[in-house]
Amino acid sequence: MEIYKNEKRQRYLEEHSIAHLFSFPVEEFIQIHEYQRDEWIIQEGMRPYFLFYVIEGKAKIYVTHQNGKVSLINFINANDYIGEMELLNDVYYTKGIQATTKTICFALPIHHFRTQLLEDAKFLRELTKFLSVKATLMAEKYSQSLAFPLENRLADFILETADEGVYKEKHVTVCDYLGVSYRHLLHVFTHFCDKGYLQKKGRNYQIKQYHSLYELAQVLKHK
Amino acid sequence: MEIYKNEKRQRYLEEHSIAHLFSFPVEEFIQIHEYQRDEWIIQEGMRPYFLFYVIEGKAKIYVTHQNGKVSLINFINANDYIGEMELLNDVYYTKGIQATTKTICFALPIHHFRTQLLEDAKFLRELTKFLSVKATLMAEKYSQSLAFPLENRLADFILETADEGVYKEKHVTVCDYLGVSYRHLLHVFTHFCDKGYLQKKGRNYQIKQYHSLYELAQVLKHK
DNA sequence: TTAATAATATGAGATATCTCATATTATTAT
DNA sequence: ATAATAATATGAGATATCTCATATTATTAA
Repeated sequence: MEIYKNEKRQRYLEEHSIAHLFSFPVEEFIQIHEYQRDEWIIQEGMRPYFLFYVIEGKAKIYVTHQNGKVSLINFINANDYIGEMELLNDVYYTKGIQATTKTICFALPIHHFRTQLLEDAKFLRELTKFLSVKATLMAEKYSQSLAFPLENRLADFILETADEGVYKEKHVTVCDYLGVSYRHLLHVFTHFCDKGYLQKKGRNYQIKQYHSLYELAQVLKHK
Repeated sequence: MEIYKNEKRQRYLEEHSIAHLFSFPVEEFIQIHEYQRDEWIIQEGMRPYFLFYVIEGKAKIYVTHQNGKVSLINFINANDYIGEMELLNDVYYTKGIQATTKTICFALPIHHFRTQLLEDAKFLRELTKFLSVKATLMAEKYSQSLAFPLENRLADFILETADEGVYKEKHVTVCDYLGVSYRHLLHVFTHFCDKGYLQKKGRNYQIKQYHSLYELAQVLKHK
């Protein structure tokens, strides 16, 4: 992890205005952290010292269960908060956050600002919206995971993440995300290829029948 | 649905102070609604006119999927908000909310207060905490549902809801909540009885081996 | 460059869970 | 009180998903 100083720090502060996030001056105390790919921004089970706001990059939220299974709970992108649960709740089991790509965040020391933040309507309004979206997405994913087999959820995921008609995600990540075994994920990929929905290109998959995948994914959506 | 007026309304306002929820006077505009058991407080797909705050009773959040499956997403209890998603988000698929018991709520007309509420730090702070807990619970349920079979999740649910050692929930509700078929739920109940963890008493189940259920449930929890 | 590690791949057999059919028993409405 | 509806109950067979074993191929570190 690298902390930006001086000109570099200044440049980021200027280029990514945070005026819409806080109604009191925080610039002086804000740090700018850069995490490398695969580096842990927060370690599972350890309370973070900072409230983060992601300005560049992608990360993943992980939790490890007692039986050793690992769930990839969600992806984090630019303009997401990290560590807000620990800011708000005194008791909270901290989940692990790992950078997927190089990730740059604003980092605000919690102990120094907690009281002020909890009285700042501007900050709270943004955070509330963020949390409401987060809670909604979680509820949606939850109910979908219970109501539909992998076939539908994978079709949706392929369409969401494909880049110019080509799906390139890593299987190991995706089976943690969709909560199925590696073996079963591969079964369904094979099935999609057999049906002609996808065609394997090395380690990637080319979408051949967009509409078939779309139909499978559509079943997840509301009326 | 009944709207309390005059003395009855006044009594509820006095007995359930809302001073900690808002920093501006709302009493004049607050309605008090009483819903009967099984009545819909919000209908799925229809935007509500009110932000509700539950003061008595219990309710359930439902969503219906395209394939006809119904998910019971969560339970709502006293001191929970209802309709906060619609207050915060312009586009939102409204889930259905049904009273499980007689339920009494404060009801604040959204259109009249939206702007003020979104600038009220006291209100936002409470709501933020509520949402953070909600998002956390959803994430937890989600990851658990993917990582563990019904056996573990049911053991946890039995211990959570049993009343003096007796489990009394309705199977039809529980299979929507735990996201499994009625048939499978019954299989696992039979299994628990065969193992001697539970004993059937009419339509209820008496817990016979608390520690066995506890062990199964414990697997869900973090280290 | 080589060894170690991570990711992909596939088979075989087990288990968790679902669908559908059909009864029986409560509960609710007429 | 009777009929209609909701909830409980159980069997049989199908399918979705898991575990484990074992290879092969990339990627990373020594």
